[in-house]
Amino acid sequence: MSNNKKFYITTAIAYASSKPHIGNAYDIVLADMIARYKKQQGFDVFLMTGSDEHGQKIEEYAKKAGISPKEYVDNAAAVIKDVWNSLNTSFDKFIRTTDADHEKAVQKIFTKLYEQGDIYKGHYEGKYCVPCESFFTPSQLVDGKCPDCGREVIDSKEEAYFLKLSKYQDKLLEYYEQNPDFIKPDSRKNEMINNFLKPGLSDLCVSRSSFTWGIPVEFDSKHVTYVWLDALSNYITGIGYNPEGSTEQFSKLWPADLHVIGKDIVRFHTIYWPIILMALGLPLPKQVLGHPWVLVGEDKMSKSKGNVIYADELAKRFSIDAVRYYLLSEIPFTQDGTITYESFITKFNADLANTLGNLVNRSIAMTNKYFDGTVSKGKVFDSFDEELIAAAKESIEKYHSLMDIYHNAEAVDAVMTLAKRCNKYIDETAPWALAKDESNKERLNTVLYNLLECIRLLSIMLSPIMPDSCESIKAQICNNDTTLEFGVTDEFKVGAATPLFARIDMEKTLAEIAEEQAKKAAEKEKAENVATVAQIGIEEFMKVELTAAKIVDCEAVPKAKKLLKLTLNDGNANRTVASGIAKFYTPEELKGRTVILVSNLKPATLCGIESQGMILAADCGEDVKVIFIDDVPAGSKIR
RNA sequence: CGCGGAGUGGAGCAGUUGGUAGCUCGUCGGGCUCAUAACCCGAAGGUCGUUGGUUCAAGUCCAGCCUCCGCAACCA
Repeated sequence: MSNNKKFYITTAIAYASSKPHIGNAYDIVLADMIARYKKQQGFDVFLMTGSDEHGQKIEEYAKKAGISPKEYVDNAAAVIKDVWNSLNTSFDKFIRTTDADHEKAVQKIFTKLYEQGDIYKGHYEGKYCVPCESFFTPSQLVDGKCPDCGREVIDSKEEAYFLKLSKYQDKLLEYYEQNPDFIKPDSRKNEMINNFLKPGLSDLCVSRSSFTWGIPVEFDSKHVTYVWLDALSNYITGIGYNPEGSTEQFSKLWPADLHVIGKDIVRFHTIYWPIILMALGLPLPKQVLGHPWVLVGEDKMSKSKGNVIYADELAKRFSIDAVRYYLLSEIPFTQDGTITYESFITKFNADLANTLGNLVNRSIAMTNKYFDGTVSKGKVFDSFDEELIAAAKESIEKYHSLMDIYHNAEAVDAVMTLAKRCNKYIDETAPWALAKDESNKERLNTVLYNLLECIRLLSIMLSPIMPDSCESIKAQICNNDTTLEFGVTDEFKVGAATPLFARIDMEKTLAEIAEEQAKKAAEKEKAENVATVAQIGIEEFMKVELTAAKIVDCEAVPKAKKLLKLTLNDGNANRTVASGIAKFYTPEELKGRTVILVSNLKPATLCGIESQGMILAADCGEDVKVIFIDDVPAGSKIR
């Protein structure tokens, strides 16, 4: 094959539990952009992504859905792949942790580490509450009793396998020092060192026996491999690693040049993963890039908040490249970025439609209008040209230096600066004025040539970000030369000018989206009412004892953001109830008021307070409203 | 005193080793007509969270404080 230098890049594998939202998709889009850029640089690139398909959660989801875990993940993996494809990502391999060769390799890895003493059999030791089926650490216990139900706990042990992390701690720190670029951005590296390495690592539990949907431990069938050993290994098993003999592909590609991951899993990739590799005697990845999150407005995306934006749906509405462009130009390098429909449309109109699209369109239109589509390398220069060419040079230089360190948003900015400079150049040279006098023909030719040459450069630089649109630009200017240097083209023979990005009508589109969302929400509610919420009989309901209770005292719980400690009089006695309404009410507002108390709820401990019941409140979107019944005497039963 | 991140013109962000505060969107005024009601120019708008300190000089370093956001704990 080629003699080019290889570049092996991976994304985090997506958990196969639900459809990935745009934040999850950022990972693959970013990695795809880097892959395309590296390809352009002449690297032999291999991009791997995939899905993480084991674990208790998936076992539970499958059970709920009434299908086997395998069926469940088959569906989920297909959905993930579809979303990735809908974003035009060019991955070379999609690994699934349920792939037979992955499972086999993980088993061998586990066995190897066990045999050489890096994994040992130990046990989870702790206090166990039998009815709750849960382990607790001594610090979690309340008065020596189960924090959940208040019952007695017993000493118990559960067998488990552990990976010796402490053994490799110093070696890992050394690696950090010798490879200062191992973790990017730097702030995350400091976090790792200060929070985890310096205090000392405790050994990592790498097996579970409480569920079965996982890769069985070869020599001990009661246990399955726990998530990190299984999931992280994908980076090597996916290219053919096996302790008993790896493929040629593996020796060619490993170590990975870059792991692209979200900031939330930096710890696993920069501590656990390197240690696993050291234990296996393999070289460590060259770099880990922990990118920030994409937030919707101010919030983290979550289904329960109902603010999820899906990348594929966005792409369907606005085009793939619009989504890619937004993600790659708007999300900062170190801080979380935000997405809203408003900001999306604004960015699209300003950058893509107005600045870039219109530039291409007007330049080609003029070339057709004044020269029947053909212009040749310029001869008549003036200072405007020099400035333009200097701007092009600067743009290319900045582009490279920024893309090389994955500061893509700033790189895009450097490119768009050139596009703006071109628009200014049109204004400076006023081709329409030149066209009025035949004697300016040579000059006009030069102006248009300069513009088209810059557009050619723009299309090359932007192609890792917007592959399709850049192909379209290249097709319109009928030029495929990828030399990133001004002036290499001798002649342009352009085609017809067709708009690249149609402007979006903000108001109209937002209204459409709002309407669709309302419709969806209504449907969802309907479905939930009918299907999801199980009906209960009157006898079930009558088990719940509701009592009017007066709030005699109320105070905030220190250390807890959401909790208020209420002292309630239920007609007979006072009791303490903790309620998660601190964000919505101040203690003063509540004192003296009467509320509905669930009086026969079994006590629970929250932040060290024993809560003897709960009070009723309504969820009103983001807001919570406690139900007040001030004219009912305390102690009255409610039914 | 659990750990960490952030506070820069109306909004979103840049500000590398300290040396006259920038960019995009928005607003206002002007220009142009090749083009997707696009493009170009100009203007208004910031005591860079707050208080002290180091320095000839601090958004940039140090300390305290305030506010927001993650994680941990927690919505009975």
